[in-house]
Amino acid sequence: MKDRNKTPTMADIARITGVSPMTVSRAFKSDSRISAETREAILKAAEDLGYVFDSAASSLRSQKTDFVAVTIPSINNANFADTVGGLSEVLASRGMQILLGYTNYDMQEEERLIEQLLRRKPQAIVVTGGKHTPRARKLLENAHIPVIETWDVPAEPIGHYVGFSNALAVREMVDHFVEVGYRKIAFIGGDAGRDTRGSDRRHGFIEAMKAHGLDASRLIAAGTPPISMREGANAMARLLHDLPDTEAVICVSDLSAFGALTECQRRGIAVPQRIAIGGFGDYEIGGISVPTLTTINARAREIGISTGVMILDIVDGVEDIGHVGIEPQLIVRQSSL
Amino acid sequence: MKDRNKTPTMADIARITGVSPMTVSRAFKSDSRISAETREAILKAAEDLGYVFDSAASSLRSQKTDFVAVTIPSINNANFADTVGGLSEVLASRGMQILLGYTNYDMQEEERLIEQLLRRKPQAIVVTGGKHTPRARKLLENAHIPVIETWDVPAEPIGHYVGFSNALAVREMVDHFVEVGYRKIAFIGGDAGRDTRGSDRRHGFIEAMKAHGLDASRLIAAGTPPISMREGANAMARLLHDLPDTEAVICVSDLSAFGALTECQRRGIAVPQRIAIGGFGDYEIGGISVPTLTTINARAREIGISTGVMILDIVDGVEDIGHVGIEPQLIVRQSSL
DNA sequence: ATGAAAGCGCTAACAG
DNA sequence: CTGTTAGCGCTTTCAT
Repeated sequence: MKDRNKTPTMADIARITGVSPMTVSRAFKSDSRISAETREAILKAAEDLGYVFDSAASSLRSQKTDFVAVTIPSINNANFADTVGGLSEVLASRGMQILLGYTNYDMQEEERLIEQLLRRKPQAIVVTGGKHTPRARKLLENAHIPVIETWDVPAEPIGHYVGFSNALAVREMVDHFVEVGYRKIAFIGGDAGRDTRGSDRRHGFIEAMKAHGLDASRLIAAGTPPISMREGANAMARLLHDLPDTEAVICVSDLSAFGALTECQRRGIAVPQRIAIGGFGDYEIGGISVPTLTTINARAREIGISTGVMILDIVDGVEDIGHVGIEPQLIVRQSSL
Repeated sequence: MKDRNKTPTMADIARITGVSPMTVSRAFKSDSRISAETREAILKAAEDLGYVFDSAASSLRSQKTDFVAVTIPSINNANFADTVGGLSEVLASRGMQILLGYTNYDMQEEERLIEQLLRRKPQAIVVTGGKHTPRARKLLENAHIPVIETWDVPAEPIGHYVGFSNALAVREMVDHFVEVGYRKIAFIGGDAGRDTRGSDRRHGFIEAMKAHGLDASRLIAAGTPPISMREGANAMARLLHDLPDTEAVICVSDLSAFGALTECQRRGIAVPQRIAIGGFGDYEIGGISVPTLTTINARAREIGISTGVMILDIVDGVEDIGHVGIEPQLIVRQSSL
């Protein structure tokens, strides 16, 4: 196989097989009416030449791409990975690709990312959360493609959304703790203002405590979201020092909850006997730690699947359902009993 | 702002501002010599129209894209996330984007993914590991772009590589265990044949044990890679049952090592007094678990940064260094002392 | 079942 | 500092 100085195009294949470029183009699509022998000859020539389809040219002409843009806060998070996995699987059934970007939990970065992604003219764009910079909002509104916000119930949805109220989900957990008999309950979360899901969870905690007539002021700010295991541990140390009569603590995620648990282990503090712990997200660690962690399963994969189905429905012109409500599920485990 | 039925193009901006399309094009590049007022007028018109740059058209014409294709086994893995993070940061300094795909630890899936990614004509392609299907190899060889294999020292590199020998890294850990005094050492890993880094680690374990004149047959296959915490726990249960005199166990990753640790905790087996544990990857959990886990830091972020620098060097035509060897670092912690 | 012509939106190359 | 011309590789549209 000689290395010609140009990368081969459909025209090259056409020349070799003695057909028109149009026939070559059709041969690569499954639906066309091309004779079996012609197609075979074309595919063989393509293989021999080391031909690679040029999707830029294809989408420029057809004004249609095969991908969906997705922004998530982090590429290293089991919850968002599950959402992307579910979405990816649904879209793959139609040959659509995901164009993934991560915002690092930063709305400015999200704005930059959205602008970049829209330049590729995706069929739809999926973002995490329902809060964005004003310019990001405008970009999304002007994009003239379906916009799906996830992992939240936006105050003012841009278009569609697939999610749940983080505040209400935490309320469920507070209700559980109160029902079991805990009263002096604390919350470990991130510094306010950056991770909006975490902020919503903290607000949900405060509201729920007030609804029970309980003191909602036991709040520990553990650092810039997302809160790491280490930050969870440090926050627990602070909590045990500052508010030693605390009976239970709800953490913004299972990762920080596990960190808090390890701090108790290092100090010989029994969980849940001396202090109960709750997390959020149903990460693998909460199901296997000793003790196991009470948590909330946010149905991350279901969010992705529903989002994918929604996108396909919109593309197909099926009746527009607008949004999908997700029901997070409280999972009671050893750390709160 | 009226919604014209066509999305605006540079030609529209040119018409409105009374310049040629070429001037508009130049105004969007920073390096060009366009008068400040002209540029300002153009940018304002673009903003008003809600113009979005069309990168498909741009890259078709210039035969140049601004992205680098990257395949990683999983989007939910702190090690690979760190590599992508480091790479992304270096590339961003030159306005290059990452086109990310995940293979789910499957070489067939990797092949499909590579084909998809190459259609977008990336400037370079970065893959994880040094083993691929024959067709994937051929696709990479024929792509005529820089190919960088990472996280491995390939037997036959396709082009460049940035990585380390997983086998040698595990040998370091075996040496440590032997030095501390352990002799009956087991290995918990995945079923053979899928995750090549895991296989290499198992081989490294066997070689190292033999080199010390020790029995290298205490091998537990914990399931299809990647091995979860749960599978690590199950494997530890099996190990304790089948080979109860085992003194230490090296796990293919920190996650499985942590799972193994929890199994010991549930059974009241003291770590490291009754059995020592080692992991791999220096995940956050190993630094905070009780006890903390001995592990190997594979310098994931450094792999990404070196890969990025290598790509920029190649693009700039700087002298070609071919490959970068990474030195993983043994981190001795409580679980092996 | 196949072909010819045209053009998607942008920018390289060359002019001035 | 700005404009003109042409064309990247593919697919739409209309023919046959």
